[in-house]
Amino acid sequence: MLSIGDLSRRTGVKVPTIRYYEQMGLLAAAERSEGNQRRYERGDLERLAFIRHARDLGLDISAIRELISLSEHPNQPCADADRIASDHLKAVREKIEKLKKLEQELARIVSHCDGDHAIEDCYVIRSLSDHGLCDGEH
Amino acid sequence: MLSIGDLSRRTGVKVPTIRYYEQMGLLAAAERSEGNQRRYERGDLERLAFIRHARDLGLDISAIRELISLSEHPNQPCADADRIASDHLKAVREKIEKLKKLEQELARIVSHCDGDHAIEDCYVIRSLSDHGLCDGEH
DNA sequence: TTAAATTCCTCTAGAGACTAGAGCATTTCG
DNA sequence: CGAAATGCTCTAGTCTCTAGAGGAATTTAA
Repeated sequence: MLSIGDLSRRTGVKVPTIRYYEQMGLLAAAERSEGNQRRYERGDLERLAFIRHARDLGLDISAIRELISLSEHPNQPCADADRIASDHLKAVREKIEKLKKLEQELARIVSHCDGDHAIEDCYVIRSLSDHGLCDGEH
Repeated sequence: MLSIGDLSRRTGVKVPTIRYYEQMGLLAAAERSEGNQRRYERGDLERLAFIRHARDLGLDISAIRELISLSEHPNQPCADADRIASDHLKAVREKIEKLKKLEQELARIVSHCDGDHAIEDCYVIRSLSDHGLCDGEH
């Protein structure tokens, strides 16, 4: 049986975060010691690793909750799990596209500024003041 | 003189957001009508456009506050403004890199799943359960 | 065995950038 | 003038944690 601190050390998930996941219903409420402290076993460790992994991939809590619930029905088809992952992939790709546009605009603005002008001539400031100096439609 | 609703319509910034920017010190506290309602003039409109533009580029409130304060000293050199924009550009690029790694991992996971297996064989679920199936170090 | 050190508990609040709603006041328009 | 629209302040909610207070349990060292 592991204490919450043990679990934290083994997974790299901070103690308050573990309690938070329990509160959010991702981890089942742990057994308690006589003194009311949480006690975990191997299964909890695996599930926490699952959660951590999914979070690292950027999935949000509700998506993870859904995946966990799916994984508890091993005989169902996995179309739903596929959809969750695919949707997320799509969202990630969209975010990348947005950030690339941003990057271009920022790079353009910065490239006009050598840090050597007075503020009143600064391209950074002027670009922000005057949308007309922009390329795209952000 | 514009009401807060007028200002909102002209800039596309929602009314509560305008009040929020005032509270955050980005917009100076507006003049008030006899009945205590905010009244704006052209200068406020320009500043709000500046703020909106900077937010669209992803700059956070404190960076914008700094840029505004810089823009009020037109004779200072613009190195600081340049640094703010450059730092942000760097952060955007880093975020893009992270998301690209994520995208690859997700794409790999999804590509192994045709949505047609049982959950217990689902590559999406298995990947999350077993970090060993991963490519990179996320 | 007992004292000290560490870990644990719950609860509340804060981060960032808004958004929504309650309950009431002002302004505008017909 | 009266109704509708807009405005005001204040509080609380979003999301995923993180930090801290104040106190209890557990572990380690003397």
